[in-house]
Amino acid sequence: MGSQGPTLLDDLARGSYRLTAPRRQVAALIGARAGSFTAADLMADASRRGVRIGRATVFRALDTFSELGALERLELDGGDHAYVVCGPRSEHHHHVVCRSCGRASEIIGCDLEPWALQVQRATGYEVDRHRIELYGICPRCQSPRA
Amino acid sequence: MGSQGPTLLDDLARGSYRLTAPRRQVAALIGARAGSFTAADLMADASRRGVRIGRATVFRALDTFSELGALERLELDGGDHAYVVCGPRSEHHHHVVCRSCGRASEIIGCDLEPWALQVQRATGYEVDRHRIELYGICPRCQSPRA
DNA sequence: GTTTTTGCAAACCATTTGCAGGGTC
DNA sequence: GACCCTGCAAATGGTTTGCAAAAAC
Repeated sequence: MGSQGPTLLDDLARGSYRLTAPRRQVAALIGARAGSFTAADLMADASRRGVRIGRATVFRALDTFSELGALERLELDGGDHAYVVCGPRSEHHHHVVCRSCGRASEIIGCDLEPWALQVQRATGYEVDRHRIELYGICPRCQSPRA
Repeated sequence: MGSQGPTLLDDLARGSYRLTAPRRQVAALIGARAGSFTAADLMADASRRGVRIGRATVFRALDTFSELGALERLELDGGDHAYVVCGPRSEHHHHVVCRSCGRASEIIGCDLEPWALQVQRATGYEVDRHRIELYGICPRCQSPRA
């Protein structure tokens, strides 16, 4: 499941970012993951694999990838963050995150415009930004035989 | 605009929580606010008014009120939190927060079921929880003469 | 009188930053 | 060679916690 590794690196190249070993490692670690993950998860993965990399570097890489639109940063309840990989397309979209295994799927085509308009009419607010995060159970975790 | 003060205290009574002076103060501080606010905001208000109250107490009160459904806790981008007052009714709802003045309005009747079903059909996820926060500009901040 | 709360200060902990050395283009 | 990145360690800052005194019931 390391198929998005290349994508992440491509994104790096797209910007004026340097293709460094640490960034490659972070990309690889992300590619090896199935769903959403935290910075701490990556640090754990790294040390488990014997990959030496600085905490700050991981945070900076995550930040960079997010800026490039390759990752989306979710706000966890506790106040810390999780990340999910976004597909190559940078259209507006949201994610469903599995509360059981952490896997995530993209939801393309956020058909929320009508709803936003309705809200706009009801409240008078000019709605221009929204945060939508869906949580549930993924198909894999629903079936008894995972 | 202190009309929800009583509501907050009522909520306290509803649970098995004690009606203490500090909690009353927090309720009053909240009631005196127009929109969303942070724990730091309340601390500032308190010291401005010469009300002595411990930081921890404010956080604990905010937490208590949130548990009672009297407040909703929003996840700010930075990782810290803001709170908005919820009406007496505890129906499912969301908020629109003004990015300019912080005021917030409730959106009752989250008509998201059809959308959730659509997502469910498309991804296979059994969606059972969602976080929706809308941001925009409130009517008051839209008009030139505030 | 028992149980809950408060307040203070210290602890937490994810995230950020300063800075010198090293890698990339 | 110039500029970007890394890594370490120290700093940050919102939030939480331990604990003894004080208040509520």
